[in-house]
Amino acid sequence: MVAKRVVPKNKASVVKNIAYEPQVIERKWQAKWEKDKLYRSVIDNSKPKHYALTMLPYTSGDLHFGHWYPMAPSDARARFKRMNGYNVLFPIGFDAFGLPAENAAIKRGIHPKTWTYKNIDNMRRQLKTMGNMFDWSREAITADPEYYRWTEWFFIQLFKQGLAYRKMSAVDWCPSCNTTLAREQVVGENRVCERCGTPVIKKDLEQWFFKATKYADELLNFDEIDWPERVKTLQTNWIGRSEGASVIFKTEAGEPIEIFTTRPDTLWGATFMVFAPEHPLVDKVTTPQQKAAIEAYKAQAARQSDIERESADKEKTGVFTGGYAINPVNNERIPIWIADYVLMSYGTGAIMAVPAHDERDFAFARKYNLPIIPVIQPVGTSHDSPLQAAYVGAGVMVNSGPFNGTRVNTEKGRKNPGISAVIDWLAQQGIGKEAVNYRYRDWLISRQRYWGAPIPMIYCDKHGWTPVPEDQLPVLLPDDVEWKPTGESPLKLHPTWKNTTCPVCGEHAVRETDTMDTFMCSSWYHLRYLSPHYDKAPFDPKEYDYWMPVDTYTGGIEHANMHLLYTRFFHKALRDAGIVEGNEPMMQLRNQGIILGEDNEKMSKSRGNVVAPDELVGQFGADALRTYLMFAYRWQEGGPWNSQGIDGTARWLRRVWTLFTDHTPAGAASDETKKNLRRRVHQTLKRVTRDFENFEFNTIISSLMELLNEMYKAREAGAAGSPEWNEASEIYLKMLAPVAPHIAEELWTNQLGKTYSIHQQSWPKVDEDAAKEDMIELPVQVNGKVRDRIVVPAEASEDEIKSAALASENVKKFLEGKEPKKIIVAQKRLVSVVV
RNA sequence: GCCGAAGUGGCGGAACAGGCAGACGCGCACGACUCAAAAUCGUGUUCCUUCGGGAUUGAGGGUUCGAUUCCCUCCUUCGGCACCA
Repeated sequence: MVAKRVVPKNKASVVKNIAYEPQVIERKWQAKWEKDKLYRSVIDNSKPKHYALTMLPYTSGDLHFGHWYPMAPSDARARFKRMNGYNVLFPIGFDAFGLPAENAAIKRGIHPKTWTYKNIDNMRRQLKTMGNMFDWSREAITADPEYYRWTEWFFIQLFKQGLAYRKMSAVDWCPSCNTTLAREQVVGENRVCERCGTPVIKKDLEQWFFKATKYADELLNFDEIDWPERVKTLQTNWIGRSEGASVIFKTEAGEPIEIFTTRPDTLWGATFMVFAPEHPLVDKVTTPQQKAAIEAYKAQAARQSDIERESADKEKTGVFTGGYAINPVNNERIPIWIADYVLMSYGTGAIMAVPAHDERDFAFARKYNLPIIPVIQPVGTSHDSPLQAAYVGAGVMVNSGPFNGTRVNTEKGRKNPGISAVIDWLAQQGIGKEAVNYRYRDWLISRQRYWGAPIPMIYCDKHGWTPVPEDQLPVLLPDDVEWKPTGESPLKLHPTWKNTTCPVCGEHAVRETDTMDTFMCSSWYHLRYLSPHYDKAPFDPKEYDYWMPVDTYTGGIEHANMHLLYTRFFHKALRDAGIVEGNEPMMQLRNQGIILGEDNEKMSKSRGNVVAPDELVGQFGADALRTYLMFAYRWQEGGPWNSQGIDGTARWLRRVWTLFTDHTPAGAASDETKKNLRRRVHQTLKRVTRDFENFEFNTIISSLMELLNEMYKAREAGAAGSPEWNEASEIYLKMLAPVAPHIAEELWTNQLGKTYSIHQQSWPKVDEDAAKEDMIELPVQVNGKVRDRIVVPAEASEDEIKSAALASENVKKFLEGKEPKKIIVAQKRLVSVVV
């Protein structure tokens, strides 16, 4: 039908057939917006602010779907917020330090700085093709000295707060990246490097740590932030808080040993102790007779990889030390063993073993013939037959001195009456106290690499570690460095760089040659965006006061236990140092899913299933790609790419173009047609507004597609040229503007002839009256099956609806003459007749 | 093993107070236009059917006049943690 309208072969039809050439209009508007500084965000106290942040890209050199998918919809929402009266800040920058730059240097002899900044130039160009409302004047690059000067400064502030310290310990080491890693950066059951996938090994090294565990409890509190449950769960599990008691056991060798247990109620059943093989007390408690066996076991445990050691189904092994401890609750003499199922890295590295009520201890006791004494008896049982398995359920305490008869349930910590009572008693007796243990570890920050922010510390033989004086920051990375994958920091091999003087005594001293984990750089980038060139502090307080905190943060969930946890810790540490305010940096978080290849596998060059956004932009335009990414998936889920799917949104945008460029003469539509059009427009506006708030981009696009179809029909019915038509056109383009900013601007400014720019217009207001239906169609069910539909006025009473329903021929037929028992009119949405 | 998320046509998905299952789009089929193709436009498209209707939201059960939606049991997929004392 529409085609017919275009058919008349007069001159008008030639004029109206302007081709939609996205590449032309997109470039044109991007240039104009930039020239007009349309997206420059300036403090304006007359408006509410909205800080929309999307995770900054790493400078890999090429912009892929992993960037487009989170960024384009985030941009649409930022634009929506802006049209809704907010002064919006939507900044961008580059996470520019890191290993790939150094690898490029090793492999191809390109300086990491050259490689990185060349990549940034390309990515900046690619980012601009997206048409986002980024405020480029606030661009921050973490590898710029004016940026990392403050990364170093923050390190010093944390050091001054007692939150940065050095410790010798067995740390995770990636043999491919040749550096240590934080615990979070070792992933999966094979314990591989998060960056390169190589299995990590343990090394005993002295490294810098941040005391993140100080904030463990606070990090478990999400009351102030609107973050997805998934992320909160991941972080909660990662921190791994467990409640119980710490108890001190004396050893016959003299040194007391503290253990942590979540089951103090089973203390009377502790029949032996187990130390981790690496435990420092092992040598003290070992008797001369057992020494050889113990040494052999220790050596074997040290040889084994963590994966071998930590696999749960492995049969438990251990060796008796010959030494004994005294169970403080009943003064029983219990043997001390070592076994590799006890880990030095959790708790105190030693446990009390209660074989009757712990599966691991049970297996161990069985194997080595150690006594098993039940101290929790299931209620209603009394038999004394030997346990066939550890009993971990509820019951009554037995063989437990003063606590015999005390009830124990399956709750943890203080919620369990048995545990609670024993904790109080231990404290009273002075042999133990309530304790909380975490799986969470302090953040290992040292990296044995060149391309990172130097750790601004100086070591002097006399004065130990001292921070570089703040007026000497930044400690600049030297350019003339040799990159060799030696496992030593390249800065260490530099002939002169590390030599300096001690800030305390002025004598010769050396710089720290390790650099910082790049997650340190990204822990505060949202603050640097506020004033990227400010040189008196990491950020301009005026900008901070206006823009912070981040209102909406978007990015991938893969960083739940890394960046998203680090940045929360960092904020709290800065708060305690008096640098920032509030308890949380980012108030609302939303995670997008992942776009997979067409084969439903992760996109990767080796699989050959990579789709390049650049090519799609060349073929369909940025608007079509943006809208397809919003339309095709639940944004928070993602899914496989479908190369034909983008035709759908490209077609839709062409139809939009056709409708707005085809100057149909005014017709004589009926009042009803016009009223219906207006109703659909306002109903759509209502839905689109709601969906923008909720990050439901797919239904925004489908609503706009539906409305376009309605507009085509209304035009056929002669609505063009009417006030209702003009209102529909305006509202349509305004709703389109956030999702497809270029075509909306072109049609608004050059076709409708409205005031430039559409992106500075206000979001339209819903006219609730116009959105209301006059007549409503209700399905009528008889015994739960839809048998007919009736049309009644929207304001019809329940009784009127009931009689209309019963009057229906089809309903009568299915009633088969029987009297209805009940007629339910449900919220004016459905009539249910029950026989 | 523990914790979390999710299962709806050939495909992506919609249904936002428990109330018409399958909106919107992809694909497909047929038709119009064309010498032809592309583009565009139109019609149809969950399955079965004796054309009355029946079945159907991973499976089974429950609550309800009514369940994709709430409850219970189970299955599958994905993600995280995992000898954590």
